[in-house]
Amino acid sequence: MNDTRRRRVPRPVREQQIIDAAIRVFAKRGYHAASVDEIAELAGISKPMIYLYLDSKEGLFIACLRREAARLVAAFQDAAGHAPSPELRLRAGLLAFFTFVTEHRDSWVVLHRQASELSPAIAAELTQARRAVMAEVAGLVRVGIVESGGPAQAGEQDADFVTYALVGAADSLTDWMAKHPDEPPERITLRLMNMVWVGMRNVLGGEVWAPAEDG
Amino acid sequence: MNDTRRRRVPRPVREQQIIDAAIRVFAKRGYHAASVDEIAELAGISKPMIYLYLDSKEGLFIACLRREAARLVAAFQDAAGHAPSPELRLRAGLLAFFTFVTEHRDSWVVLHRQASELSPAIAAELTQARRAVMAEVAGLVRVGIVESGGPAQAGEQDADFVTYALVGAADSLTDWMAKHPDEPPERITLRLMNMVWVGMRNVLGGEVWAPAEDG
DNA sequence: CAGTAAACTTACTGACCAGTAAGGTTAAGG
DNA sequence: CCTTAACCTTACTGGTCAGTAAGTTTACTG
Repeated sequence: MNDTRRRRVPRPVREQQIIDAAIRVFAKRGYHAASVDEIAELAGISKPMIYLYLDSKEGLFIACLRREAARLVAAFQDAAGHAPSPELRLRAGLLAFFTFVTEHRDSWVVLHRQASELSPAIAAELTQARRAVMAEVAGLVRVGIVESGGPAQAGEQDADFVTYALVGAADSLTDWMAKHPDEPPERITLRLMNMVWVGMRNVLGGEVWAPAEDG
Repeated sequence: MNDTRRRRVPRPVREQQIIDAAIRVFAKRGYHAASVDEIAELAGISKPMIYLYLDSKEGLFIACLRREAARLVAAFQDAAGHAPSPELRLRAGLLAFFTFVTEHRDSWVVLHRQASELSPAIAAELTQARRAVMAEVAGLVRVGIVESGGPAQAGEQDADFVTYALVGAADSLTDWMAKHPDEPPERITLRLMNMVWVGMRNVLGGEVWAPAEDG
């Protein structure tokens, strides 16, 4: 039992431990219902340390957001960066996303829109993180549209629309994953690509869904 | 000025006024940050009335949830109930949804997943409402799959998947709407149908998106 | 083995807020 | 007009919790 119960840990390490604990508590209770005391206890530390290192409850939450958002965006970019075509990049990015959510469920819960009841500073942080992801996706979609023969300039608004739909779908499929724990991220990714990419190509290619007026 | 500042309003009317005010405050602040005092003030009434009529803060929130969820589900069902084909029913339902969100933005914000930090009773209520909508959509999707020539039994899990993706997309497009206030619900509905329904048909019809290995 | 700075603690306070006790006021029916 | 019940209020309490003051302990450094 050398340093398993190590007291007196250097600041950078403690900060990460505090953030680890905070993510678990914020995920479980939500921002307002979470108490700093509970986070301190889970981190195995006393409350003033949190205020010394992270300033305030809001500062602590922002630190959680920043760290996990950076991790998620990095996972997406690393995965998407190396594939040769936009389709494959999107596939790789989505796979990285679903894998991240599987492996860091609490982080995802914290990132996943608690925005409504938060202070402007926090809301801005969340918006920032979401925008980064959306921009990434939108870029791929836009290129995909152009390469699929879509109009280069009309793609602007259309790409944005598709991106919102796609991100929202991925978002929601997160819940579907929880109901089907044995379904691997790969299969989910493939299914979603099937739905969205094929549909998108058809839409941009002019194959329009018509109301098919009854008669 | 007959009864514009009517005092002494009968209970059922007051209850609705209280719920109206509560929805606005809950939407603005979120459940925990909202104070009953503020709701009471906005409703033009004193706090004990809320406790007399709605029992508790939680009871008040549940009342909001129930009323607005019922309205949303009703709008969806009324719209979807009369069209002849599943495609048209889904189209009508989505249109009703986007219209509802446009016209009752606060209600939508309240319904729109604050579930994480809520008591079990409230979370159950929200889950209930969401399940009702999902079941409605899933039914349409399932019929649509079968009518599009998909496998009758394999449709079970697939329909669920498509439903999650579709609901999530609609959900997220809600934010897109906020960025494009001049875009009418009709166009949004059409675009989404284009993306999802066409894509879904292709998936079920065996037209699979292939990774298209590079070379 | 000092001296010192970083790491850490106990024990508080002040504000906010859900919920309530105790009673005041007006409409509606006799 | 008088009763009664529905409607409504002022003024409080008790608990929770973010944030802090003041001091203690351990590890590193010369």
